[in-house]
Amino acid sequence: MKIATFNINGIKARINALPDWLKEAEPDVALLQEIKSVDENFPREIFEDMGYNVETHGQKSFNGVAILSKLPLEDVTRGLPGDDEDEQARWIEATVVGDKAVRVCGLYLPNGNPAPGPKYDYKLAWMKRLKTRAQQLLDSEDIALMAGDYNIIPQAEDAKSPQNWQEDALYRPESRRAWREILNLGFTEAFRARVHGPEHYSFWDYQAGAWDRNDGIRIDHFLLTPQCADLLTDCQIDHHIRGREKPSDHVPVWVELAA
DNA sequence: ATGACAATCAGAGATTGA
Repeated sequence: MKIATFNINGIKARINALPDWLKEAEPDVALLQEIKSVDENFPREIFEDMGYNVETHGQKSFNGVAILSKLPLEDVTRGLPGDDEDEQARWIEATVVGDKAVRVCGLYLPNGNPAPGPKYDYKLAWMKRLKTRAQQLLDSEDIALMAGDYNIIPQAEDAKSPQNWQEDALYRPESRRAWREILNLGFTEAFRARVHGPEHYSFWDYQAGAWDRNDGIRIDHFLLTPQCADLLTDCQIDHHIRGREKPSDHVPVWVELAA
């Protein structure tokens, strides 16, 4: 089972690039972030015609997450538990029924800039709620993963120019500590389980020729429960997608599971 | 020091992103 995550930065803007990538990469499941669309306006027929089941959790203008799956989806839930006041669409879960059942959680973690400030407080509070849900997934002993745009640069090697990110919400010590708190509950970070060393990025800013200079950061991640990590056979970043016509500023990242 | 660049909503330019 091939499962991908892709922050598409707007479904309307990616109406060609997303189907093109799906046809090439042929993921069984695609977790999408920043669809920037309400559920009613998501062009689900395009993906249904390609054989995907479509589940969305959208909102107007900003945020929004979705799951595309060629396999049946069960028990879909929307919204990260822990704050009934939170109206930002950043979390969706479903069980993918393949040879084995895999619980997949798609997430769009808050950016948090400027830091410090209320947006940064929201980011850290959201990560605390994420930790609670993460522990539940571990306790279930299910084959499960949480994947998406974490807006976290885990280590210096995950940025071309880490010195430029010292004060940024994506790299501040409190952000990385909160990330490690979740990781250290017992998750496997799929990409680093398979690939070591610098210059592996999943985001390049549109500005200042960042892609041409390979001035990127790695902020799109997969966290696997132990039962899921047992099944991991591959994890790669489709970095070439960033060089295409009208690209997102993020590229897809995917795992292959023996499930 | 600032802006660059892109997307959205709206129908110009503010807001958001990372």
